[in-house]
Amino acid sequence: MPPAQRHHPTLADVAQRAGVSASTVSRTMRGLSTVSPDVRARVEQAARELHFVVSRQASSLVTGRTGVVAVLAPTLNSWFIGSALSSLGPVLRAAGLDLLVYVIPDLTERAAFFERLPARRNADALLVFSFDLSEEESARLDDLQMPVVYISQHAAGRPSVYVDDVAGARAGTRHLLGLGHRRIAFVQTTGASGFTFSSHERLLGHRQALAEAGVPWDDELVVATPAGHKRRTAEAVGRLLTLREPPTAVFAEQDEVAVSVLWTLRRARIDVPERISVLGFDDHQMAEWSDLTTIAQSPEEIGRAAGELARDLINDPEADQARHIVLPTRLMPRATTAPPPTGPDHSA
Amino acid sequence: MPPAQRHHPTLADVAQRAGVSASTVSRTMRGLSTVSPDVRARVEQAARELHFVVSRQASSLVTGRTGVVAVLAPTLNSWFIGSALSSLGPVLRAAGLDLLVYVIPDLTERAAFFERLPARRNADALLVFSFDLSEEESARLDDLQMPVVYISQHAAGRPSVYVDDVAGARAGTRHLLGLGHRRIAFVQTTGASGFTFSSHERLLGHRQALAEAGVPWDDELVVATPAGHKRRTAEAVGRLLTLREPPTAVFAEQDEVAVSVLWTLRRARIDVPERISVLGFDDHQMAEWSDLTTIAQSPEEIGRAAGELARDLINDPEADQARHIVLPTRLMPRATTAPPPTGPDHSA
DNA sequence: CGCTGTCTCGGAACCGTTTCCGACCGACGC
DNA sequence: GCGTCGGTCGGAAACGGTTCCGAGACAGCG
Repeated sequence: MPPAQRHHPTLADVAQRAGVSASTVSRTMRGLSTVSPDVRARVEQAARELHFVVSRQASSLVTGRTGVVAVLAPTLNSWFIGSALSSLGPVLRAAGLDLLVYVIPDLTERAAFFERLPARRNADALLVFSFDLSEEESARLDDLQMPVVYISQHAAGRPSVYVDDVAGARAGTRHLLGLGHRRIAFVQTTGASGFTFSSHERLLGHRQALAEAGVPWDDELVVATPAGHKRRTAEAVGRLLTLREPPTAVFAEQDEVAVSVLWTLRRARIDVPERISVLGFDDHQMAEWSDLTTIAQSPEEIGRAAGELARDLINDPEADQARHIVLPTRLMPRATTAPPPTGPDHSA
Repeated sequence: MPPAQRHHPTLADVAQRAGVSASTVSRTMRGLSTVSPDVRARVEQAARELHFVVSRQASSLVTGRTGVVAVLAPTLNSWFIGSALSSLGPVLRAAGLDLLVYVIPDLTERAAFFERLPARRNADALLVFSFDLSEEESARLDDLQMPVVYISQHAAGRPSVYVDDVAGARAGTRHLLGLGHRRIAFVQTTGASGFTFSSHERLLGHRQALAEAGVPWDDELVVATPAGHKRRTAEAVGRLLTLREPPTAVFAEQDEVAVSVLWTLRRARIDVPERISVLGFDDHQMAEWSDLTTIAQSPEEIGRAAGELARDLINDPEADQARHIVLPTRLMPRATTAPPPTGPDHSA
């Protein structure tokens, strides 16, 4: 009995069936031009018949390239990361690269990852979706001997892809100013490890727009709440509404918080946008469902750009290792922003 | 000058530094007991100093195991898939397995995948998240020489993990019946390729519960709409509301549709749950935000179960290759279901 | 007709790890 | 004190590809 079928066919099997040498099969499979048309046809025929596919591990052993791009992400259950990865996949696939995911949900796993750095020899590039890496952790990644691309995080001197948060927030605040608002609240989002970089940038853009319009700054109009925490969000909104001069518009740093603000206001029977306008940032799926005006960023574009950047860095190690790709944002006007109420107006 | 540092350290480098042979380093790294304590300490010390990690590709070449579990998914931008993968990751990681993702968004990519089956030699197991595989495609996966685990899809004679959709839907309809409803509409979800398996099962559970309660079946109360399509959903709801005997409750096969139904009703100024109750299925994030009563399934549990099943099938090829893991659902009572209005009641 | 050059192809070394086998050593029983 | 045996370790052969080098065929050229 032939025990040959128990395992996958190898180069040698194809070579034998096609009546050529293993080297020729190898050349054929990689599409090198130094093989004559008829031999190529014979080899491809044999490979097809045997359902032959090259073993990545064997070829990577000698080429030194794994054909794998690793992704570091805190979770996959995230609108942003999911969308980015979904568009990243086909880009890598077209470049013959596979997508390996390291899910690092908690600090324990995270410590273990950075301790051993298992990606070290098992990928050609690393994409980092953890938005709050410390400088020390980044330094660990630096001696990884492979390109590391940061997404939505500015890493000094390292390649990264992100949207222009400052310009986006500035455009958002300008939109509200243009509608006539002067008392504009800003709701920050606090994560497990404090504010993220985007958080700072978006607040900065907001301040810039106010300054440009000559609207005086008021610390009381800035509050913070964790994402997805209804009670805390309600408290923050309550704080804003009980100000001596309450805001006529609320700019939330993230759509998830903006939607939470919407719910709080609806529950309090405060009409949006008649009495208060609400503006978000991200263009989360929920934003469309809630008809929320927001500043859109495209995780699909970010994913695509990151994939292409990784591909280029792999193919050309001499490429600029510190390239930054900054993507634009776009105002998505929907139903939650309007001119402020024309009631008693205290503006000088 | 020593060019040794240009590439990653190898077993031999560690061996030399520790003054032992490569075999001994290999044994040490794999935790085999046939190495004496002091030698083990020396080797581990050397490995740590050199930041050595074993090359998966080299070891898999000889062991025949890749240490990789591949996942086939139509997208990653999905609440269900994202959650399942997020909990699947740590399970695999604990078993020393890496997670490789094939994102197959469209039919072109799908055809290409099934044509070449690139996972063939490059993974130890495959997890399938595509909920609408044809029998022909499943057959292709059968000759993949590795365990294939189907998620949320019953594949005859093949290992799979899914929730008990029939029981879940039955419990849901019973809940509505218990509240006093007798006219209960059912909203099916149509996907790109028609109804999924879950779709049939959930409708079946609904019918069973009605039959058990002796409530007569009415075809007019079953409508279908694509997920995420506001207009079509509104039309379907409109069709229900204009029936001669309109329903007092709507059971939507998926939360996404249920939420869409909620929006349509709110827009039409129809109070929920006072005039109409709405029940969903899945316990999507949105369900909590919308305070939607629903039948909960846990993608985290499904992911975990699938990961463990894959791990077991890899470690023990003699294991039952057709094991089915059926997970329970749970009724999540929230604010969108209540007894039917006590107005003119035509019930005999 | 011989020499040179190009186009194809085969042979063999090599990538880094695992595994088999055998060698060595000390302890143990008789 | 000698043979045996368990416990450790080193040497070498794989695993399945890629790449370098050289061989052979054949055309072109003088």
